[in-house]
Amino acid sequence: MATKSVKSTKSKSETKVCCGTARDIPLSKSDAAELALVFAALSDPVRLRLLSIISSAPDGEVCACDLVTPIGKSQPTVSHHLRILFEAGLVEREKRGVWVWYRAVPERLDAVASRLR
Amino acid sequence: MATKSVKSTKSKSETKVCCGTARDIPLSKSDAAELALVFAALSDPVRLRLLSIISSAPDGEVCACDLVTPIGKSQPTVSHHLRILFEAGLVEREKRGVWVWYRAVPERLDAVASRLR
DNA sequence: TTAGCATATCGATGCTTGTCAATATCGTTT
DNA sequence: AAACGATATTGACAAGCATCGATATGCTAA
Repeated sequence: MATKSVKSTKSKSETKVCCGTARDIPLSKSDAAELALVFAALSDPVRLRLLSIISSAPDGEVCACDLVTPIGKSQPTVSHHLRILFEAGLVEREKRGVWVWYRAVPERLDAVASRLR
Repeated sequence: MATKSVKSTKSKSETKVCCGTARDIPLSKSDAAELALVFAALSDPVRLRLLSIISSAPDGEVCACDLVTPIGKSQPTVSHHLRILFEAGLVEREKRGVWVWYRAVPERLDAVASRLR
């Protein structure tokens, strides 16, 4: 255990536990586990590129069939990654006929970004 | 291949390739790989809690010796996770005598957060 | 109904990763 | 010098993951 030289600055940590600006309150184990799942979904280059392509689509949505070729992986692999992005809440999907269209969920991205301060 | 019903909205994508606001330009493979490394560092609950504890420290720094007990993992495991956070540029460390003090790197966190839009 | 295409799921495989015990490294103190 | 404590590294193992081929599901057109 290391003890700070002097500085016993009674910083009672002005954290309002409820309904206030809960600043600098360490993550609980369950919160950390939940957050880690989202970051895990973002921790793969293929998924980041998928998300990037989908986010930058002129119409805000992309057909899954248009993702396989630019990604350069097999169709099952792309489908697998899209599934992970979907389950992490980072994209939403809509089936129209034979095709499935994917859209980004910017609120989700903002929420994650704000957790990084 | 799916083709949009109508909507051939000549959106030439006002992306300035150089020196402008490079909006909605899909990530390159190398950029995606680099970003994925940072997210991988954030994709573990233990590392998120470490980062949280360090970030919320009153003095902005925490001795490694004060991290083992609250995390509840073995000392080598905690050391391993701190190493990954360090190599991702998320924390910096300073050795003082026998102890090693860890600080968060908020600029790095901001940079990552901004990549999420 | 049958054929054909888009997408998802399954099963297998090789690689990565989280974890710990044991050990090494390096200050400090006696 | 030797002993001790803090931290990092090593080696090993189990669990998880990315990937693909093969297959299943489901929609549409003939």
